[in-house]
Amino acid sequence: MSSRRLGPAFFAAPTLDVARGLVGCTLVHGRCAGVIVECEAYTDDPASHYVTRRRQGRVMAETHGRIYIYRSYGVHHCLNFTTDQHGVGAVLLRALEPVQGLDLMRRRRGLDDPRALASGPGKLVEAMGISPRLDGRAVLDAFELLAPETPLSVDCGPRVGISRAKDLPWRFWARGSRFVSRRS
DNA sequence: TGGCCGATATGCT
DNA sequence: GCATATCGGCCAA
Repeated sequence: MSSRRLGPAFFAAPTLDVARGLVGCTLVHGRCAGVIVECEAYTDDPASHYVTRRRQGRVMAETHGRIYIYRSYGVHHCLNFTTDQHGVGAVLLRALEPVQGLDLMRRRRGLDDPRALASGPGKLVEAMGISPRLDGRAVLDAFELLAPETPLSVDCGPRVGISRAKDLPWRFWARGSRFVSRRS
Protein backbone atom coordinates (compact mmCIF):
# COMPACT_ATOMS: atom_id res chain seq x y z
CA MET A 1 0.00 0.00 0.00
CA SER A 2 2.54 2.60 1.08
CA SER A 3 4.82 1.24 -1.65
CA ARG A 4 2.41 2.73 -4.14
CA ARG A 5 2.86 6.19 -2.69
CA LEU A 6 4.68 8.67 -4.93
CA GLY A 7 7.53 10.73 -3.49
CA PRO A 8 8.71 14.26 -4.29
CA ALA A 9 11.24 13.02 -6.86
CA PHE A 10 8.37 12.04 -9.15
CA PHE A 11 7.86 15.70 -10.08
CA ALA A 12 11.52 16.34 -10.91
CA ALA A 13 11.19 14.47 -14.23
CA PRO A 14 10.47 16.10 -17.60
CA THR A 15 6.91 17.41 -17.82
CA LEU A 16 5.63 15.02 -20.47
CA ASP A 17 6.83 12.05 -18.42
CA VAL A 18 5.14 13.37 -15.30
CA ALA A 19 1.89 13.99 -17.18
CA ARG A 20 1.82 10.51 -18.68
CA GLY A 21 2.79 9.02 -15.32
CA LEU A 22 -0.01 10.77 -13.47
CA VAL A 23 -2.71 9.08 -15.55
CA GLY A 24 -4.00 6.15 -13.50
CA CYS A 25 -2.67 7.47 -10.20
CA THR A 26 -5.09 7.94 -7.34
CA LEU A 27 -5.33 11.45 -5.91
CA VAL A 28 -6.33 11.60 -2.25
CA HIS A 29 -7.44 14.80 -0.52
CA GLY A 30 -9.26 14.76 2.80
CA ARG A 31 -12.04 12.19 2.71
CA CYS A 32 -12.21 12.14 -1.09
CA ALA A 33 -10.18 10.27 -3.67
CA GLY A 34 -10.25 9.79 -7.42
CA VAL A 35 -8.21 8.18 -10.15
CA ILE A 36 -6.62 10.71 -12.50
CA VAL A 37 -7.98 9.84 -15.94
CA GLU A 38 -7.00 12.98 -17.85
CA CYS A 39 -4.32 15.68 -17.64
CA GLU A 40 -2.36 18.06 -19.84
CA ALA A 41 1.27 19.11 -20.02
CA TYR A 42 2.42 22.73 -20.35
CA THR A 43 6.03 23.83 -20.67
CA ASP A 44 7.35 26.99 -22.34
CA ASP A 45 5.05 26.57 -25.36
CA PRO A 46 2.86 29.46 -26.59
CA ALA A 47 -0.25 28.23 -24.73
CA SER A 48 1.58 27.97 -21.41
CA HIS A 49 1.05 30.34 -18.53
CA TYR A 50 4.82 30.58 -18.47
CA VAL A 51 4.31 32.68 -21.60
CA THR A 52 0.80 34.10 -21.24
CA ARG A 53 0.81 34.85 -17.52
CA ARG A 54 4.45 35.70 -17.04
CA ARG A 55 4.23 36.62 -13.38
CA GLN A 56 2.10 33.68 -12.23
CA GLY A 57 3.79 31.27 -14.62
CA ARG A 58 7.21 31.88 -13.16
CA VAL A 59 6.50 29.14 -10.62
CA MET A 60 6.65 26.68 -13.52
CA ALA A 61 10.32 27.48 -14.01
CA GLU A 62 11.34 28.00 -10.42
CA THR A 63 9.76 24.95 -8.77
CA HIS A 64 8.73 21.36 -9.16
CA GLY A 65 6.33 19.40 -6.98
CA ARG A 66 4.38 22.54 -6.01
CA ILE A 67 0.71 23.34 -6.39
CA TYR A 68 -0.22 25.99 -8.93
CA ILE A 69 -3.88 27.02 -8.86
CA TYR A 70 -5.25 29.68 -11.16
CA ARG A 71 -8.67 31.19 -11.71
CA SER A 72 -10.26 30.60 -15.08
CA TYR A 73 -13.11 32.46 -16.76
CA GLY A 74 -13.84 34.35 -13.58
CA VAL A 75 -15.43 31.59 -11.55
CA HIS A 76 -13.54 28.33 -11.84
CA HIS A 77 -10.25 27.22 -10.36
CA CYS A 78 -7.84 24.84 -12.04
CA LEU A 79 -5.25 22.62 -10.33
CA ASN A 80 -1.71 22.12 -11.61
CA PHE A 81 1.41 20.43 -10.30
CA THR A 82 4.72 22.00 -11.27
CA THR A 83 7.33 19.72 -12.81
CA ASP A 84 10.84 19.35 -14.22
CA GLN A 85 13.63 20.33 -11.86
CA HIS A 86 15.79 21.55 -14.75
CA GLY A 87 13.17 23.17 -16.96
CA VAL A 88 9.78 24.87 -17.24
CA GLY A 89 6.65 22.83 -16.68
CA ALA A 90 3.34 22.06 -15.03
CA VAL A 91 0.58 19.49 -15.45
CA LEU A 92 -3.08 20.51 -15.44
CA LEU A 93 -5.37 17.92 -13.87
CA ARG A 94 -8.46 17.71 -16.05
CA ALA A 95 -10.57 14.78 -14.85
CA LEU A 96 -10.91 12.18 -12.11
CA GLU A 97 -12.84 8.96 -11.73
CA PRO A 98 -14.31 9.34 -8.23
CA VAL A 99 -13.53 6.35 -5.98
CA GLN A 100 -14.00 7.63 -2.44
CA GLY A 101 -16.19 10.26 -0.75
CA LEU A 102 -18.77 10.25 -3.53
CA ASP A 103 -21.52 11.60 -1.29
CA LEU A 104 -19.41 14.56 -0.27
CA MET A 105 -18.53 15.23 -3.90
CA ARG A 106 -22.20 15.06 -4.86
CA ARG A 107 -23.06 17.59 -2.18
CA ARG A 108 -20.31 19.96 -3.28
CA ARG A 109 -21.27 19.69 -6.95
CA GLY A 110 -25.02 19.59 -6.44
CA LEU A 111 -25.56 16.61 -8.73
CA ASP A 112 -25.55 12.81 -8.64
CA ASP A 113 -24.03 11.39 -11.82
CA PRO A 114 -20.50 10.13 -10.95
CA ARG A 115 -19.40 10.88 -14.48
CA ALA A 116 -20.29 14.55 -14.07
CA LEU A 117 -18.66 15.05 -10.68
CA ALA A 118 -15.07 15.63 -11.76
CA SER A 119 -14.99 15.47 -15.56
CA GLY A 120 -13.32 18.84 -16.08
CA PRO A 121 -10.60 20.95 -14.44
CA GLY A 122 -13.01 23.26 -12.60
CA LYS A 123 -15.32 20.41 -11.68
CA LEU A 124 -12.62 18.31 -10.04
CA VAL A 125 -11.43 21.22 -7.92
CA GLU A 126 -14.97 21.79 -6.70
CA ALA A 127 -15.73 18.09 -6.13
CA MET A 128 -12.53 17.47 -4.18
CA GLY A 129 -12.96 20.61 -2.08
CA ILE A 130 -9.58 21.97 -3.13
CA SER A 131 -8.97 25.45 -1.73
CA PRO A 132 -7.26 28.11 -3.85
CA ARG A 133 -5.24 28.83 -0.73
CA LEU A 134 -3.23 25.69 -1.45
CA ASP A 135 -1.52 27.60 -4.25
CA GLY A 136 2.23 27.48 -3.78
CA ARG A 137 2.26 24.64 -1.28
CA ALA A 138 4.10 21.36 -1.82
CA VAL A 139 1.89 18.87 -3.65
CA LEU A 140 2.54 16.10 -1.15
CA ASP A 141 1.68 18.32 1.81
CA ALA A 142 -1.88 18.61 0.56
CA PHE A 143 -2.38 15.39 -1.39
CA GLU A 144 -1.46 11.76 -1.38
CA LEU A 145 -0.70 10.21 -4.75
CA LEU A 146 -0.82 6.45 -5.29
CA ALA A 147 0.63 4.79 -8.37
CA PRO A 148 -1.67 2.46 -10.33
CA GLU A 149 -1.81 -1.16 -9.13
CA THR A 150 -1.69 -2.44 -12.68
CA PRO A 151 -0.29 -0.80 -15.81
CA LEU A 152 -2.80 0.93 -18.06
CA SER A 153 -2.88 2.24 -21.61
CA VAL A 154 -2.51 6.00 -21.95
CA ASP A 155 -3.54 7.82 -25.11
CA CYS A 156 -2.57 11.34 -26.10
CA GLY A 157 -3.94 14.09 -28.33
CA PRO A 158 -4.30 17.87 -28.63
CA ARG A 159 -4.99 19.93 -25.52
CA VAL A 160 -8.46 21.30 -24.81
CA GLY A 161 -9.67 24.89 -24.96
CA ILE A 162 -6.55 26.64 -26.18
CA SER A 163 -6.08 28.89 -29.18
CA ARG A 164 -2.32 28.57 -29.55
CA ALA A 165 -0.09 25.53 -30.09
CA LYS A 166 -3.18 23.47 -30.86
CA ASP A 167 -1.10 20.86 -32.66
CA LEU A 168 0.92 19.61 -29.69
CA PRO A 169 -0.45 16.23 -28.49
CA TRP A 170 0.07 17.01 -24.84
CA ARG A 171 -3.28 15.89 -23.46
CA PHE A 172 -3.08 12.45 -21.85
CA TRP A 173 -5.97 10.22 -20.85
CA ALA A 174 -6.74 6.67 -19.75
CA ARG A 175 -7.76 4.68 -22.80
CA GLY A 176 -11.48 3.96 -22.84
CA SER A 177 -12.28 5.89 -19.66
CA ARG A 178 -15.82 7.24 -19.47
CA PHE A 179 -14.79 9.81 -16.87
CA VAL A 180 -12.77 12.11 -19.15
CA SER A 181 -13.95 15.66 -19.83
CA ARG A 182 -14.55 14.79 -23.47
CA ARG A 183 -14.08 11.82 -25.73
CA SER A 184 -11.53 11.91 -28.48
C1' DT B 1 -6.15 52.92 -15.33
C1' DG B 2 -8.89 50.77 -19.20
C1' DG B 3 -9.71 47.17 -22.18
C1' DC B 4 -8.90 42.63 -23.82
C1' DC B 5 -8.79 37.79 -23.26
C1' DG B 6 -9.13 33.39 -21.70
C1' DA B 7 -5.76 25.91 -19.84
C1' DT B 8 -14.47 26.70 -18.28
C1' DA B 9 -19.16 25.07 -17.16
C1' DT B 10 -23.75 25.11 -18.14
C1' DG B 11 -28.00 25.46 -20.34
C1' DC B 12 -30.60 25.80 -24.40
C1' DT B 13 -31.51 24.76 -29.59
C1' DG C 1 -23.38 22.41 -31.45
C1' DC C 2 -23.46 27.37 -29.73
C1' DA C 3 -24.00 31.33 -26.76
C1' DT C 4 -22.71 33.51 -22.56
C1' DA C 5 -21.78 34.66 -17.68
C1' DT C 6 -17.91 36.43 -15.20
C1' DC C 7 -13.55 38.53 -13.36
C1' DG C 8 -8.48 38.35 -12.49
C1' DG C 9 -4.13 38.94 -14.85
C1' DC C 10 -1.71 41.38 -18.04
C1' DC C 11 0.05 45.07 -20.82
C1' DA C 12 -0.43 49.30 -23.53
C1' DA C 13 -0.91 54.10 -22.85
